[in-house]
Order: sequence, then C-alpha cells, then structure tokens
Amino acid sequence: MSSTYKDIQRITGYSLGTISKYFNGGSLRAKTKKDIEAAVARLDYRVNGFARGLKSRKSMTIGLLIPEINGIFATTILRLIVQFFRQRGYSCLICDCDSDTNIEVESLDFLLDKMVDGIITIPTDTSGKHLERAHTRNIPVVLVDRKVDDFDADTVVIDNYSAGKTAAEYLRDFGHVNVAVISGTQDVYTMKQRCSGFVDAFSQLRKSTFTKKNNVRVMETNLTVESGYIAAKDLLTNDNNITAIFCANYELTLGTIMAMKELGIKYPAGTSLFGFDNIEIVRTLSPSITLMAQPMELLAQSASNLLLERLEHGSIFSPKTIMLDTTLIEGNSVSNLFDKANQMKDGLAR
Amino acid sequence: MSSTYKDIQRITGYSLGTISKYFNGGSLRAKTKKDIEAAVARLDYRVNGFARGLKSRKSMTIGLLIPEINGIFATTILRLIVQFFRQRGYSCLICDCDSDTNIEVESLDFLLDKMVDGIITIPTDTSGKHLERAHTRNIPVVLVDRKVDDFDADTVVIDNYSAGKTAAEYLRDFGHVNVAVISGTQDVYTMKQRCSGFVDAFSQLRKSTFTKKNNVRVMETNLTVESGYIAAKDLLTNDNNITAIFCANYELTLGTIMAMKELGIKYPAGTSLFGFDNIEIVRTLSPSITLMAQPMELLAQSASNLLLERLEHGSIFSPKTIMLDTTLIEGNSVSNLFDKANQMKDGLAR
DNA sequence: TATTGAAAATAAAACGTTTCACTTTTTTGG
DNA sequence: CCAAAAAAGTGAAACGTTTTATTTTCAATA
Repeated sequence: MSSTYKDIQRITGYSLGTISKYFNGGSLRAKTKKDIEAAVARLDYRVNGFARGLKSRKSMTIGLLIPEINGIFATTILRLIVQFFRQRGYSCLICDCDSDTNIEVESLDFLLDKMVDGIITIPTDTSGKHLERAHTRNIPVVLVDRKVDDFDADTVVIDNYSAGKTAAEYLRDFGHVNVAVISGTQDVYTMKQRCSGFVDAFSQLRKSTFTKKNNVRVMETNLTVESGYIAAKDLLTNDNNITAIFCANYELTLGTIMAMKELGIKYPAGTSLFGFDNIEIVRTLSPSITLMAQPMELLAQSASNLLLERLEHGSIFSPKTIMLDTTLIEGNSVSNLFDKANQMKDGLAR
Repeated sequence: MSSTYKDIQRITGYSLGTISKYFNGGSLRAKTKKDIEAAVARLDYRVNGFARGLKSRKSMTIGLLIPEINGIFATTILRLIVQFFRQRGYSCLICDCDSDTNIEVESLDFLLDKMVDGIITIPTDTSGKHLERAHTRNIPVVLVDRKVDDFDADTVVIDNYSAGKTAAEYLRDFGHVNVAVISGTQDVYTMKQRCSGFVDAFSQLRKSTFTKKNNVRVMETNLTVESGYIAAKDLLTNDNNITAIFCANYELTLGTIMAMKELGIKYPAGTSLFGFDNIEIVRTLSPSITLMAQPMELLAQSASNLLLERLEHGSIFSPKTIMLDTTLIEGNSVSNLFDKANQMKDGLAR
C-alpha cells in the first residue's frame, strides 16, 4: 500500500542502512542525498512511525495531560508548551481528562502506550500516585500549576499562598473588613493555597472583630464562568455587608464581573473587586481590574525547560520545584474606604 | 526494560500466538486466560503499540485537527467526539494549528505519521488541498463546521446562511432597520455564510432605503471575546443610528454584551442584541439573549458517526454532506420597535 | 473404546524501521 | 602517486507484535 525503504532501495540501489541515515541526519554524499530525495518525492514516501518507534524506542513526542480543555489557563499554558517543543522537533499529544481521575489514569496509559518521551501535566488527582506508572517506564514527568502528595517530580507552581495573602493585604490596607472569596473547591491545590493565604492574612490582623468562619466568607464553586456568575449574584443579593470580593481565578473573575454589571453594582464604587489572572478580556475591561497576574510564559517555559533537561540528561539530578511569583496589577476596581471623598462617592452610588 | 510477550511466554509456557489471542479477544480456555492474566499482572505488562501498529496497521486512534484550542465551539465539539470514540475503544489525538495553514499541514502529517485510523477536522485552510494527503493514504476524513473548496469528503455543517437569514428576518419583523453585524473575517466559511444570509435578507426587503454597503454595517474582526468587545464598543460609541446588533458567534456575543454593560447600554431597551451559540454563560445571563443555537451534540454525533461508518465500511459510498438546522431561541434582548409601549419604554431608558 | 470434528494452541513468517560491525570508496598529505 | 585515515555505504540482525497454516487437545458420539 504505502511505500517503504525497500521501494526506495529498488529505485536508488542504496542499502537500507544508507536510506536510514538519510532520514536520521547521517552524513551522505550529495549525489546520494539527491537520489534518495528524488525517490522519496516520486513515491510520496513517509517514514513509518510504528517501525521507527519499535526500534528506536523514541517517539519525539511529548504528552500533555490536563484536567479540562475548556479552561483558559490550561490551554494558554498548553499552547506555549506546544510551541516550545515544536521549535525543538518534538510534537505534542494533548489529553484532557474532564477532571475525572479515572479518565486521568486511562489517559496517562494512553500517553505511555504512545511512547511519549516525556509528560507535562496539570494533575487532577491530588495524590498523583498514577504518575508512578510513568517513572516505572523511565518517562520523566513535570507537574505544572498543582503539587501532588505522593509523587516526587519536577514541579512548577506559582506562590499561590502569597498571592492570596497579597490580595488580602491590599484589600485590608484599603480599609475592607467584610470581604468574600469566590473560589473553586478546596481539593484543587491552587484554590486551597490562594484561599488559605487570603484568609490567614485577614484573620491574623483582626482575630476578634470577625465572626464568620475564618473571618472571611468563602464561597466554593466550580471553576467556570457560570459558576462564578451564580455565586457572585447570590453573594451580592444576599449579603449586604460585603465591601469587596476576591475571585480566585479567571473564570470566577469574569463571572463575578458579569453578575455585578447585571445587578447594576458598579466597581469600585458599589463593591470592590479583586481578580485573578491577567487574561486578555479582563485586561481590556473598564474600569480596569486590580488582580494577581500569573507569569504564564514563564510557567510554560520553566516546565518545558525542566522536561527538556530530563530528556537530555536523564535523572542525574533530583526533582526540582520552581516556585514563581505572581504580580499585583493595580487597576481601579478597589475603593479606598479610608479615603473620605471616596466614601462619599460610594455612598451616593448605592 | 519493559516486558514483552516473550516474558509472558517464559512464565506461562504458552506460545506467542496464544498470548496474542488473549489480547485480541480470541477464544481461550479459562485456565489459559487466568494464567496469562496472572503473568500480565505480575509483569505489569502493557502491549507495545508500535509493534502492534506495525503489524496490524491500525492504531485505534482518531486524529482531531482544529484551528484553535481556545475557542469554545471547537472544544465543545471536541469533547463530545472524544467521548463518543472513547466509548467505542478509540483514543483521540488532538492537534490545534493556531489558525495557521502551515502548521495545519504539519499537524496533518503528524497525525498521519501516528497512523490515525481517521481524521475529523475543522479546517483552517479554505482550499482543503492538504487533506488529499490523508485520502492518498486511505485515511477517511470528516469535515465539521466548515466546507472547503478543493477536497471532497464527508461533511457536517449547519445551515449558516439560513441562520443569518433567520436572525435578519427576526430583527426586521421587529422593526429594526439600522442594524450591524459583528462578525469574524469573511475567509472563515461560517462567518461568510452567516453574514451573507443576514445581509441578503435585509437588502432584499428594502433595497432603496439603505445607503450603507449592503444595507447593513458589517464589522469584521477576530473571533475572540476581546475583539468582539472592542468592535462593539467602537460601534456603540460612534454609530448612534444602530438599533440592533447581530453577533455571529459566541465569543463575539460575549464581548458585545460586556461592551454594552460597560457603556451602560441596556438591552433590549438601548440597543437590541441578537447572539449566536447557546453556551452556558450566555444562557445564564439576564435579560436572556435571543440567539441562534447550534445543535452541538448533533454536530459531534453526526461527524463521529460518519467517520465510524467509514472506518467500518471503507469508501463504499460517496461523500455525504449533512446540513443541520439551527434553532432560534427567543430571549428578551430584542425590542419590538413596532410596539408603541415598547417604544416609549425604549425612549425613557435612553 | 475408538472416531471425529471442533476448539485451542503452536511455529514461523512477516511488518518497516534502526543499529552495528563491517567493507568499500574517497580524501588527504607526504 | 601511495599509504593511511576518514567518510560513505552495506548487510544482517534485531525490535515486539499479528497472522496464517498447521498441529495438538478435548469432548462428544457411535
């Protein structure tokens, strides 16, 4: 059906070894190259990846395993990683597991069966035990965005706890006392960290004056725009004391913005808003949003480089964890309650 | 390194053929099965996909090739297709080409090299010539969402022209005369069709009274939330005659909604809004949005079934095109200009 | 208890590459 | 122009499965 080295051999007369060299960058006489090239073109020949993989045990392919293909964060990182590896001759296999740990295991096996040379994953399962299967097969794994409990590998995360803390301190310094967090569920590593940082910073300051759990109202929901929208609407409709909302990721931020706009609650005048993730649309809105920005490029690049090192040097060094800092980007979505003028304007707007 | 049939043979004593049968559903004695099963468990054995693929020329893998991994439409379809094939024992290889025709060709070759058994694609290149490479290798291709000019294959599209027309007629019937479309660029099949349908319906009715190009102001931009937002803001700020906006896909609809909310322009009172795609967040907003909904499940299912048929029966029938209807979902985002009361309310709101 | 036919198991030949030890050809420099 | 070294090319043996024709085993029947 499709042509093989033998067909090229028949046409050119060169041996299989020589032809193999041609496809693997060995040094050949110019004429030889040209002859083979011609045959390849004539036959519309393509190397059989199965045969090649069977012998070489290399696929020049990286496996990417993420929870949801619909999340902006994951797909943004994904694209950068794909680009990085494309430039270095690798292709990428993308799997999403629908945030389902069973499918996650399945997908990991799929990637291993495809003989990927390495794996970069945003893990769904918090234990991470399934990843052992990769190490058993000597396939390096790099974790991005989330740490796991029972598996040791190169990891790139941001300092989520500090990010939450910074947000809290910022709001506190502007006089906010009754605040709420709209967050994903606490079994997601990043959400737990961000919430803890935020709540801790608040409770440390004024333990006595607050009554609510941890002094901060924390709403947990799914990581979708809609969930954020619904949570924010609920919050803003039923809790009149809240002066500021901290949203723990992009989707929740966007949902909250939509809810506020719909309820006619202006930020910062009505309720202050502190967001997360510097994604295009949020960056474009006005008034601009104050938020914690993640270094997406750096995240992708760090993860890619870590994996590349493993691919090139194997396990000669023990697993590294890189923790990247977030950046506070100040917009105009948080009002200063200490500022008299601001307070009056606030009062009028209500 | 990793174990093979030979290892299983050493442990169990059965021949390679028998072991092969075990993994491919041949009939075996109960004891034999149990013996092999035990060995497999003990060795943590996994079938080598390369060796298997080399012989069987099947990978049980479907290739999915889409323009952007960030677009909701594509990823929604994608997930449904992945799910469909997972249930039938196939895995999926996902490639996005960043809406770049060069990368599209590259990615197609990648999929072919991975010996996918079939391909489902939302094509980027409008010619579609690159897809010939698949047919040369006898790999069936199914096109979704967009037709191409120079390649004949099973295709599933929605009736985009009618969708545009229906939207136009709806607005027209409500008395809207000065309308605008926010659309992607016309080189995208769906955008061209939707715009044409919309514009044609309008111009047919009242050729003489309109002065603008095609009687409808068409704004072309990128298919992102931000682009829609910017275009809508521009439109609403600079063109006071417009009474209604038709957005040609989800991202543009969302961007437009955000722009309107930001400018304090309420729909339907201020400007009417006609959207596209019944995605969660849009469905959740209030007032509810009037829009054309695509049958996402049916699209995915039709495409999957078409491919499955090809996989099972080869090219025994000539390429089919399935054209699916869209549904008008009526919300409260379009005002009836013929309705006196409505007009008054409209007037007050301004 | 033979006999028979179906069911189960086997052995060996692919599949299309890469690799490695080897031979042949070309280049280099005295 | 020759010897030696370097470069280019060769041939055969893997890699781990599936497949096919063949042999063995097993039960059921006469």
